[in-house]
Amino acid sequence: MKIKEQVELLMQGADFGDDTIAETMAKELEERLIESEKTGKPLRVYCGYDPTSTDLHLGHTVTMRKLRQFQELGHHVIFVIGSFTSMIGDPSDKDKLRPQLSREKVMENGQTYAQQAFRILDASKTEIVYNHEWLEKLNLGDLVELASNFTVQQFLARDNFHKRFDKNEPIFLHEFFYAIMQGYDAHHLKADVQIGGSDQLFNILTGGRKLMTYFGEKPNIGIVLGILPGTDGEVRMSKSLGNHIPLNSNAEDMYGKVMSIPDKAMPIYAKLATAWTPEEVHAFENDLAAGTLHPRDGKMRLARGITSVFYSAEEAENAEKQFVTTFQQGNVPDDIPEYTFKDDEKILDIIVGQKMAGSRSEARRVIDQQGVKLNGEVVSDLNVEIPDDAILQVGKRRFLRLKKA
RNA sequence: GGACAGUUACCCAAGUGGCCAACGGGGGCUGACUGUAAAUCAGCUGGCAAGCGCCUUCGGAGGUUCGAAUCCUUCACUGUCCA
Repeated sequence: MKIKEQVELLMQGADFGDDTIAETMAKELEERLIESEKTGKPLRVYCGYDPTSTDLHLGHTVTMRKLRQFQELGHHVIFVIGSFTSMIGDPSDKDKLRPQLSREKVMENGQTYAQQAFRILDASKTEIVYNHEWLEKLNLGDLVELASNFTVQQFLARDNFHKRFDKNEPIFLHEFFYAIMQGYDAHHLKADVQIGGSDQLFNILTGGRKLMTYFGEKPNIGIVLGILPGTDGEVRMSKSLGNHIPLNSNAEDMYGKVMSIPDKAMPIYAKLATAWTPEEVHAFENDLAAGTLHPRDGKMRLARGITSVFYSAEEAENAEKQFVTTFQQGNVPDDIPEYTFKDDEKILDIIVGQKMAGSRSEARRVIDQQGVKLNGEVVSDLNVEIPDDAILQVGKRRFLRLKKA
């Protein structure tokens, strides 16, 4: 692949919020790629993760995909687990402090984090490091020295601090350290490239580049990626907002969840969550805009593309088939759980007992709303005779095969 | 250390003695429609019995009252400010 093409691929999905920075970064990246090719020395590329959760979702994988691209181009990838920094809590994009985690919890989370990351990254080519190993050793004198590179104004210029300052909300001193520590990571790792979400712009540019310059090193190149919106298509994907697509969902679920995103979110998903090349992404966007690609078909292609990042092509194809039968044609899916009911069990008992509804009241409500079907017939009588070998359907997606004991 | 504000259902938020299982919004669920689980529209959204009804919930614990989420006491927590 030509260097120009590499730059385009690696910058795909980047969002600096400022064209000048984007150009500078692309230019520096190009220079460094040329240099790397000449010297035969792979670039050192890193991204830090604060393992505050253990349940990763699609949004977490955006930076991992980027690392993977570097890996495929033969560069050295360093997966930094913020075992120290996450105990501080990153103030990025938060109006409140993050809870501070214990070391044990962080180490534990870090493990599961890395494991899930290897569904995207090549484990044999990934170096995993924990930043407490070097950050813990710094003493107060070191910190003062590092801190003397920064002014309070620089921090206050940052939007998120600025807003809190204006609103009279507390900004704790230790929050300032976060960017400094992240910058020290970059210095310690001798990083050429640092990957992060757009909420990391400040940390990467102000923290990393400034400190590396201070240490007389070439400042690392930041690749700041756009934020993947959740299934609502509006705000960033997050588990607490309930708009996430978990990595540990099965292929069918993942496919279906992608299908549920609004049309307008398709391009950004294509850029950030698929393994498509820049040409493929462009073609996708253009065809959608031109109307030559039907939005539904486009979304199906997208859902398949994303699912196949985590599952085999066959599994993704199968998920698509399931989706078409169940949702587009309204048929009963192939694989449905089976339950053997006893003679004295009423329909309500089965629905609640098999967790197809949260409570008896809820089950009654769904029946009232004509949402319960037995062999395709709407159930209106709570005492219906349940035939042997029947299909019970609650709502659109809950199915159960019933057998008589 | 002091002053003030707050704590309501999954989340946000109204309610300041009875009409409160508690307005409204979000989310979720169901139905209609469609191009999909999108958008839109309609309904539902504490539990049990489904007949009136009963039980649990408004930070915790006490109290006042025929009656409290609403008043009092106390405790806990959260937030802002002052030095």
